[in-house]
Amino acid sequence: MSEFVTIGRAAARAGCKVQTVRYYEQIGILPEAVRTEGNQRLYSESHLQRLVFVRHAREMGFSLGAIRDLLSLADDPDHSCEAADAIACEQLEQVNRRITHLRALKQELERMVEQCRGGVIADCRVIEVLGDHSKCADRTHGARA
Amino acid sequence: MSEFVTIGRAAARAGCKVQTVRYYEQIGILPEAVRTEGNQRLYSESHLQRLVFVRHAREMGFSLGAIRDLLSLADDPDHSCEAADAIACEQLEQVNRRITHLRALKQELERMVEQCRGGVIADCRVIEVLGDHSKCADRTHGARA
DNA sequence: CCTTAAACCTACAGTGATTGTAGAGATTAG
DNA sequence: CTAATCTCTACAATCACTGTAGGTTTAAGG
Repeated sequence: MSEFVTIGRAAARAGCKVQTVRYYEQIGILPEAVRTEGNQRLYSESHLQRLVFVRHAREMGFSLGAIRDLLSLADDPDHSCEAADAIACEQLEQVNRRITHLRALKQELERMVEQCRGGVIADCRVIEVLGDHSKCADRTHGARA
Repeated sequence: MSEFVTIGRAAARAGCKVQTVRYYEQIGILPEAVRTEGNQRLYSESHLQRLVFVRHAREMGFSLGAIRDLLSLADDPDHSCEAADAIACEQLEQVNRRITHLRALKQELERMVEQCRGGVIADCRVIEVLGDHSKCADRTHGARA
């Protein structure tokens, strides 16, 4: 009852493009797939699981490098959880940094857009603010992101 | 009092690498710079302003395409402000979308990390959650493996 | 004036993570 | 059997830089 599927179905199930799956194989993130007589790739359930893992991790923002590490950890079930935890923590911190950064941007953009209501370019806050750092909200303040 | 500066100083003032400045010239974001007898680029104050504008906009997350548009708008001071406003609004929306996305990630990562305290890979929530969509936040108010 | 170090020049390759293309062959439904 | 769809390889393109090699120019010190 080996339920092998073609690359198209595998990609569909993982929510990515066919090329992406081939790319993962190419860079060694996925092992080489079995082939049909006609040289087409076939994916087993465990292949699919690995692919889903990768896609899910990508959606969570993990880099392929981090995913590679996670996979090699996952392949050793007796290993301590510590390293996987560390990778996830690092990812979480990165996400927090990005959120902080984006919130600052959001404020600045809101200010820009708010002050630019009609008028001509010569008086445009958007252009003006972008051209002059000193017109930024409070850039010399938080200092960290 | 033509205060021309070399590319190194220009880059330093804009907070980017020398190569980046040359790259901007190459793709037409910045006009070609004047050269010394020895073929080295020199930047005037207006050049510098444009470069600072570009870098600031990049820091705000605008794509080079959007920046190109903003620049051509900025070059026409009598033009209506509308288009610049629209670009900034689109950017603001993008930032909002990203923040929303990142907040969801943050939650999921926090859950993963929280539940993975010590133990071995075989029981690791990080690995487990990444390998199984059904264990994601929105469905797992009571689920366990 | 000469030397040395730093900064600059061009041209091109590499990054990350895909995505797109061309031109062929395989598979499946009608 | 045929037509449509899918898959194959191999390679180029994307975005916004960044790095490298190998050479030239410039500023400073002796």
